[in-house]
Amino acid sequence: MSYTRVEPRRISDVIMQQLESMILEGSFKPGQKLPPERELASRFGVSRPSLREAIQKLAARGLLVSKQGGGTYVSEQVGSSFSDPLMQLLGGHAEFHYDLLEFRHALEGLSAYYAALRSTPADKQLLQKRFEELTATYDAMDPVLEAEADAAFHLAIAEAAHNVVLLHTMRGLFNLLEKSIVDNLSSLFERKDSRPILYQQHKELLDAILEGDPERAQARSHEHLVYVEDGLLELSKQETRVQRALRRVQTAI
Amino acid sequence: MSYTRVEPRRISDVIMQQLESMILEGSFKPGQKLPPERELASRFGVSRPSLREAIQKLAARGLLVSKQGGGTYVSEQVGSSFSDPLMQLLGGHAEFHYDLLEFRHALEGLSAYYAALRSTPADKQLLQKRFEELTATYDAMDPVLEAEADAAFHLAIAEAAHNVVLLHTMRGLFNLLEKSIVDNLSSLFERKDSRPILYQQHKELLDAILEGDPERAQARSHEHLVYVEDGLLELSKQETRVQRALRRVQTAI
DNA sequence: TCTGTCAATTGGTATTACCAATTTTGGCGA
DNA sequence: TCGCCAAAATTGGTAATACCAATTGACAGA
Repeated sequence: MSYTRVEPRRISDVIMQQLESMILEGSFKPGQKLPPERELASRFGVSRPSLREAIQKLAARGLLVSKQGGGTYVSEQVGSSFSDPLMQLLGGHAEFHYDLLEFRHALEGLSAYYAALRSTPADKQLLQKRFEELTATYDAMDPVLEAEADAAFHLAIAEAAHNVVLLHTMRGLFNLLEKSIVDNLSSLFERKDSRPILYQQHKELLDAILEGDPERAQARSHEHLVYVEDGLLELSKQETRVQRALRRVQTAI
Repeated sequence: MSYTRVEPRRISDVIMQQLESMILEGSFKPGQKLPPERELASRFGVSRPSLREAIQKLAARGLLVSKQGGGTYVSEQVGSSFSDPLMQLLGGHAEFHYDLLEFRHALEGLSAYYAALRSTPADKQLLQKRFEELTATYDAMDPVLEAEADAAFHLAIAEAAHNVVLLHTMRGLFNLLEKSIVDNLSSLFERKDSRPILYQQHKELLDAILEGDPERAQARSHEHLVYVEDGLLELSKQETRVQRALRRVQTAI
């Protein structure tokens, strides 16, 4: 019979963990402003110094950013599987871009599958809302607005998948892909038939999720991404990959 | 001539950096007790709350450890560094462990699929090598060694998939899951039939990749992960997800 | 010499006040 | 009507003070 030492729980650590959970599960999103310290302290039922200690801890770990007089924000880097220097360095290469799109394609299918399997009534409500916001941008002819609404719709799907790792990875992807999505939409605007097709594809994807059909949702996601990716690719991919693989083996052995 | 914005220096950050320097240069050694907060605050000429903020920041980063009534010590493991806030965050929250495993499961299937589709002769050579290294650890009865060889085999699959984003994400996952894989292998050792099954599963996965059969590779990957994950899960997952989703909508709308 | 109690020390929490930086609002002038 | 500026409000940063909670050390008694 062995005894376990019981570690006393500090208020600041308890609050830190709760804030972490809220960030992870999406209650506070990257870039979002937190309520003011005085209000947060009141909500948690603790003193402001204790609340400050929790915030300082999270700031020291790069999760939060505080600006005097301006508020406290969730760091933009939280979805940062893709924020380290190596990835940023590779970001300028076209072949990396293809890998990114391919990876996104796989994750979107996964998101759609799980969203169809798991979405709650609240998720479905939010998906409807984001779909309406997206289609409302079609009249504006503004690629930036439409890209934002597009990302919001797809991230709502990722949220409805109920896997926080997947969600945050998707967020990181969208951050990285932000500029190319805008560019992509600009060129799609030049194709006169694009918006009815995009509308139809988004609608079918949404319907498959709302009707709880995972395989159909994944298939619709696949079709949509194939359409969006069409025309973006310019590399002879196979030979580039062989060259890279050979390079790697030489290094490792 | 361009001007650079001057960032105001917080007292707590200045002190944090000075304490860091003292630790790094050896004035305070790992395990050593720091002077009491009140005395440190007096020596630095600041208030105790500011001094506490600096200490809490260093504690959050693992450099210091505080014990109520007992003092503040330099951590014994000062060398620990972290690069990825998201992964660090996930590591402290057992409630998301299942999400992590599920995500890994999906990425392993994806890796196996693409590896079967794309592996070069050099890739296949490396996969054979890693497989042999893995099976060579079966006699050693050492979970740490086996976990490393297991990770190396699976990462060789991710490399053979030829998608750098996928590979990088898998690396991050393996770093995070390192301890739980070791624990998992420890408990698998207690099952007398486990190694022949693991050997068989790894062999079938390898064969599917070498023979260029993507669907079979993905299916073998799935079976392997189901076996490995079996017994690791203790949460009632569905209700936890619903609660979190409801909280999100309330915050956002 | 060992054990128990008490005092001192030290980290943790709270309240209050005030300073510093940023944001918002309202008024005035062009 | 719009833009600019000043003042007010808001919000993070710092400090002082008080007190609580946990640990440590010292001393006395058995």
